[in-house]
Amino acid sequence: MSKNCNFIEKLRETGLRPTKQRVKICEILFNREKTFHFTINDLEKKISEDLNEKISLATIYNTVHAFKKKGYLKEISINSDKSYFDTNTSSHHHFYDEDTHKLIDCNEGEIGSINVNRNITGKKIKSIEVLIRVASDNQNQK
Amino acid sequence: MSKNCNFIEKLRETGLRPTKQRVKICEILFNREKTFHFTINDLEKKISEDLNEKISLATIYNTVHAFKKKGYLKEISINSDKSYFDTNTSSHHHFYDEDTHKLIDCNEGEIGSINVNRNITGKKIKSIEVLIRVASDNQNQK
DNA sequence: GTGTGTGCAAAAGGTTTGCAAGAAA
DNA sequence: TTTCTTGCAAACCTTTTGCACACAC
Repeated sequence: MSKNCNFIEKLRETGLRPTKQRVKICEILFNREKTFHFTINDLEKKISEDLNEKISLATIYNTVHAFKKKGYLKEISINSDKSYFDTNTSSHHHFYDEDTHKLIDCNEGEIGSINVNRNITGKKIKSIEVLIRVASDNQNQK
Repeated sequence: MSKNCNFIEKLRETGLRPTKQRVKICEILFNREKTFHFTINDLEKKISEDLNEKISLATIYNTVHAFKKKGYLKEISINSDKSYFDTNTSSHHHFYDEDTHKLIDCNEGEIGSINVNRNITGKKIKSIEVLIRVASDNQNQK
């Protein structure tokens, strides 16, 4: 979903009713220059900072899952603590800063293409995800 | 930790008291030909199948974390549902079968080496993890 | 009016914690 | 005897669910 678009139209086009909550979440997620990496908790905080009224947690989960299903968001596997989402839905990889727990997008060319020399019989590759964990130089390995 | 070794000695060497529970878990995890990929739940089931007595869940968590800390196990990020562990602690990548929820090790050479053309200032690369999600050919994308 | 979406609270599922009892050193 | 480990139950945190009410069409 591109920025500065008419979210009401966009939502309707993909079969999602443009409710107040969904439009508001769209604005927070997609009205920005850079990619947004977030957990549900991050998003909840952002919503209550930006808005006077609050949006129920259940609705936030519903909306994020609906957006993921429609392809507006991508989920990223980092650990089993919580789910991370990414507003950049193009195929790309990530650095994960273990000190700050923040994600950094890899731009194209920063990671060479991945050669997979193996087939799993009867299975098709759905995605290839690369996660590069980084941490402060002068810190012991976790 | 290699298979068929004296677990009591090995544990002691790394500063872990060789309790009955830890030795038993070692036997289940490391006395095998192939790599073992498991969740805590898998391990718990395996323990209660193999043993007459049971080992408390808290102890299983304790032990798995202790083993991970000592480098006997590796944790693999797949999703936020639960943690997956791997008895193969060498640097390698994985296929994840979305139909069966099973992991498959990539052998050396099956995935070309990963070129990272970017530095994060003040940060050092701790690990590079590649996860290839696969699913049945004739199944809709999840 | 009909079908969806929202919000609350409760429940679920995986994981962690506190603490008393037990085992290893 | 001292220190570490175990086991249980309770607590925790993220996520999901059930249901009544409200909103979009």
